[in-house]
Amino acid sequence: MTVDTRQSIMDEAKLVVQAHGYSALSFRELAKTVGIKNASVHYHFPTKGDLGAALARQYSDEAQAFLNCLPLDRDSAAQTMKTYTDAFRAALERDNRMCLCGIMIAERDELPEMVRGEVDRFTEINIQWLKSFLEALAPKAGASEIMDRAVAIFSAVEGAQLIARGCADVAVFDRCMNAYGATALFPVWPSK
Amino acid sequence: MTVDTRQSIMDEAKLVVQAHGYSALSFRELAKTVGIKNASVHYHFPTKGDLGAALARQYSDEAQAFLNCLPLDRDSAAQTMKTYTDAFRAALERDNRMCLCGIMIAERDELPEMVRGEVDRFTEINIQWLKSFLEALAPKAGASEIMDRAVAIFSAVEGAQLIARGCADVAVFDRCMNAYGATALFPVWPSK
DNA sequence: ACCTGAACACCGTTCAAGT
DNA sequence: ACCTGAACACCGTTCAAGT
Repeated sequence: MTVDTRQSIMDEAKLVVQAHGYSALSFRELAKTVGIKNASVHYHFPTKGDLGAALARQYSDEAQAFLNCLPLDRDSAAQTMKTYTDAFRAALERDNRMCLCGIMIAERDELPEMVRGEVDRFTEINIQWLKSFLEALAPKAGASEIMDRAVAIFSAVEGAQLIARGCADVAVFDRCMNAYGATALFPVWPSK
Repeated sequence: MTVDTRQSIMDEAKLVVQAHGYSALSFRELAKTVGIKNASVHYHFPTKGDLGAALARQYSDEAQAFLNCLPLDRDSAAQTMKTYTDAFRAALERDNRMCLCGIMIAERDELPEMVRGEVDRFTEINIQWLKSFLEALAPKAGASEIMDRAVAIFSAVEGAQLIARGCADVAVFDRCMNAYGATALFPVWPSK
């Protein structure tokens, strides 16, 4: 029965942000759901920015840990690419939610600085991993080419998640991934 | 000196939404900027949803008109593809703003139904045009393949705009477009 | 036809006060 | 250490009232 109030707040807040965005996050509703008073939320997170930053930090850390576990060797490359996109797909399958940081990128100008910093870190983590992945596959490719490709892939996957969520249809996400694979935007992709 | 108050409201609101999103649009601030009282805005647009829907409707109509003017013949295809992506690029160059409907897609679940309908229409208009464009280029391609590709291209372009805006760097958008062209996600792309 | 002030129920935030 | 009620300045919306 020793529920951690702070963690309960974060768990609930994460769901709300993934479904409706940072701006839709309300301390008052959060308090109601968790079962405390509005002012009490501020004891754990002084401002909404502190809560948002804590969410994004935890999310980025988890992403980093997830990516660190993915193999970069040639033989598993196609499966690794699929595992990467499946992480974004999973959010859609869970009640049509978005990547926590993906949805906050859209709200970037509205975010307190501390939140923005963490959201940017998520983007950076993804781009860096994609660069490592691409480099492992094509060691002789130019740095600039690798960079363009990494940014393009990340943008395309985030965009697909955004549009698929708009249609409330995971199949749209799958269509995009297949098209990205078929047209070689993705360096590798599992053949059927 | 016959300024149209209704149009002034829409002009200002459009800028705010493109820069900060629908949720950041405030009737009170809008009123201040336009030079009328908060309650007066409601005379022209009964609810915030009416204003948002009017903005999205006008935007979708303009997009439709713009796309109708683009040639679909083979010879100008590469230039047409660039003209299409340049429309999205232009928003970024104008104070790092987003496509009006692109940013609202991210807020989709928060939008009043009437706004959501217009935003969806913008997506539909783009997908339809891309399908026509792809069909004109590859008349023998399958309908399902064309559809996947159209959705994938739209998602990739919107995603690139989102990420580039996050970086506040148009060059990121250009990098993505070049990568999309080089990897043949785009059916055609101007060679340098 | 167009605008307004006042009121309503919301919001994040602060703070002094409780246990 | 953790929570609370009350107040503050915000928000969209409504409405009766003004011209």
